Amino acid sequence: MVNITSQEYQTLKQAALKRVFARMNDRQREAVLQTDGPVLILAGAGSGKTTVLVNRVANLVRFGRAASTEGVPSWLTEENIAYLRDFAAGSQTDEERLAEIISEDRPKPWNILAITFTNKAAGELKERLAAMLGDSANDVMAATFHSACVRILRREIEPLGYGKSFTIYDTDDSLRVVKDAMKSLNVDDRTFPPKSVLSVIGRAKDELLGPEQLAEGSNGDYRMGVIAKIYRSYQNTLKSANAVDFDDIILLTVRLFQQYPDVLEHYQNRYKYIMVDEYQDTNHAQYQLVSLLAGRHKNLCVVGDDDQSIYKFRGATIENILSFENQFPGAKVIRLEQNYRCTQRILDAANAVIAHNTERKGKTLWTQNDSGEQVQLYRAADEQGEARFIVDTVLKNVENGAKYKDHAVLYRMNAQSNMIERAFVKAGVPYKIIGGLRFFERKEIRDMVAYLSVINNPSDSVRLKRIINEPKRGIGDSTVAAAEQISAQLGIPLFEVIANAESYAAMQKKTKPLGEFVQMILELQKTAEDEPLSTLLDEVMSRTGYHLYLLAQGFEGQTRLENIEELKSTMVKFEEENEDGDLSQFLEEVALYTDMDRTDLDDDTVLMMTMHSAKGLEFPYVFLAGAEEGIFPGRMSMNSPSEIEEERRLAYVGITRAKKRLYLTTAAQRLLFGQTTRNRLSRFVGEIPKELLDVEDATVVQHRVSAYPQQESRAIRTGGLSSVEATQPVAAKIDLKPGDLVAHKVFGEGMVLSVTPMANDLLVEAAFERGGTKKLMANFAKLKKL
DNA sequence: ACGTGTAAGATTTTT
DNA sequence: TCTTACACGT
Repeated sequence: MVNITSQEYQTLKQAALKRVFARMNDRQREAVLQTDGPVLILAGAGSGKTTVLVNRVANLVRFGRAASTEGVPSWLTEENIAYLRDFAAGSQTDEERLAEIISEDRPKPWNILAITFTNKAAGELKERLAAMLGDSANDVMAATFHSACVRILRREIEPLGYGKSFTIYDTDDSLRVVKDAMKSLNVDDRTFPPKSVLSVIGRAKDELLGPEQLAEGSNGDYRMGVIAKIYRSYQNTLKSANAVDFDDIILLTVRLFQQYPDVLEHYQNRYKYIMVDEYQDTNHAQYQLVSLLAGRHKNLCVVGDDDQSIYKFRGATIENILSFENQFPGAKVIRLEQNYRCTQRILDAANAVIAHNTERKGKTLWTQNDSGEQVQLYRAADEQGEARFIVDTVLKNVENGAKYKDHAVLYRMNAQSNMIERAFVKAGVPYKIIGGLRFFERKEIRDMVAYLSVINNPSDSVRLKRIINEPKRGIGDSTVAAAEQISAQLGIPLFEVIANAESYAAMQKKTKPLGEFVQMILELQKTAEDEPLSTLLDEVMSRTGYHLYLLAQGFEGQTRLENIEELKSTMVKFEEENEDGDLSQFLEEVALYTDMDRTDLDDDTVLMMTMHSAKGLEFPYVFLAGAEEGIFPGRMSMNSPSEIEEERRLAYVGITRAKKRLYLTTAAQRLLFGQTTRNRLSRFVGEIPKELLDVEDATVVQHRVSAYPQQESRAIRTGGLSSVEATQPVAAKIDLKPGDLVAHKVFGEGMVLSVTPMANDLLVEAAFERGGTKKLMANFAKLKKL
């Protein structure tokens, strides 16, 4: 027995650990050292939550429960205590040695599971862990929900009636299955748009509901009944194709755990410590999964920010984070409210906006950073002016020493990117667009992946149907339909039917093209066995005629060929990283691949993306384009308070991406979807205190702008159509066009900016001497042409 | 079986 | 405006 009191030892231990994690603030360190039991870390934007996560894992691996245990361990020696004193005082720094002394109940790296949503976040976590822990970091299970579950299912799925080598269908595959199901059930795809059907099915799966439960839960609602039928058929198709969709990956894992307690127990024992990132974005199924896994040891640490929950439309429920303390009694809640990212003003703006939400845990970020400059609000005449402002500002900043990559242009919808992109092209500014038509969703890429899937597994009928006549080779819809019928009747895979076309009367006429196709696939299978993946891809391109098919498409085909070259580089990279990697492994990896994983954020280019895609990123200069009612918040969300709150959270995410400078841009009129619209300034801008804003209105004659800034911002707010009366006296037509000068009794002289015919009158937008820009009905307001 | 025209429709999307 | 889906004609 050594000569030290328990309390003294405790104090020393804590002091030593404080030294090890000296770089963190108190709250962060508390989160890192809280090893036992359920923990909810409410981590505001830019509060260093990844750092916390990484250090938390490091602490577990190196010190185990040292921070939580009480009492003096029996093995402790006087020498140990002396070292501990020295370490706590700062005269010793060997953390390895410290760990040998104070560590208790150290979990093995593979006892720790860290779940993220994106591959990118998982990769980042692994990288930072490796930097901190060295090789043992490789054994920490850092994975996305989906890849973690796939790994479990590959081993355990058989009791659920699937084969271990199941395929993963993406949204496009799933949509095809839904369409097929609807066709065979004779459901009209106008009253039931396949996309929304698929989304209802997905939502049901998020709630762990099967087709029957979906039907029951809908209380005889006709539409739900129909969708439930489609769901059942959809699920049957998937199962007989031995395929799962993204939602199944989670759902089936939960089912597995619920139905096979021994399997669950195995994984509960394996993952003694579980951490979940972006917890505000989890859905019900993911919550179930996590609580099942953590059910035994209860060491569950979730990190999230209810204010950044922006994926409700994908089934994420903010409830998970709001009621964590009820679901996991005794949970420790730690708030990380110090922001290390933004300037004071930007943070003030963000706080002011999000304060308008009611459904939140409530927290206020603060920072020690400089106050920084004002948030700039720029109002352009139209979307082109908006784009020009963005480009000019980027160029100006670059002239002053900033990099292109310090800039990000964020918008609500991808459709907004077009104009801005053009302006960048025109100015020769390097830029990159993330999202939109994503790489793996491009037709040519999906076609190639489909070919590879069929080569890998000819029973993959969904992919087979995709490419059987692509490029055209004389196997039309009717032939495929006939083959499908035979396949369904005999219960054999579609590929088997066409491979034996000569044995079926209905196939007789098409034996030649079918035979050639089958022969080609068989030969490509040989190539797949003997040659590297990139060679296989080349062979597929030439043998299938796809190469020629693209060459014939001119310029468009050229870019597609380039995309396929990029797919080839992905393959080469895969083969470099996985020495014994084969085709099926490549396909598996590709199934869970996304665009973000491929984009190199290090290139010096301006980045353009939606605000959703920007979550988790940060940039010195950020533009939020289209800060207008109807765009942001989007038109679709304007009727529902809860959806407005979600939009507001998105605004919060957008604003907090900016480190140094934030620009909000709007356009007095904008061409979107082929229609010119005029939108009022976004309410979110109105929620930012005026003193934080620097307003510039380019729709008003220049010298007025600086003279009456308050008036200009009032003018912005009075814009919009709401005040225009519906019926108007029919009066003499006046003919106006943009550029004309007009006179108004109250506002004085003004210049016409735009004219829109409306209800026997003209809606005129004009910039006046007094009162700034107004929208008026020409006759009703008795405008005179000068 | 395939190409052409027209009409409708169009948030956000980590996997 | 731009894309995608289907109806029609060859």
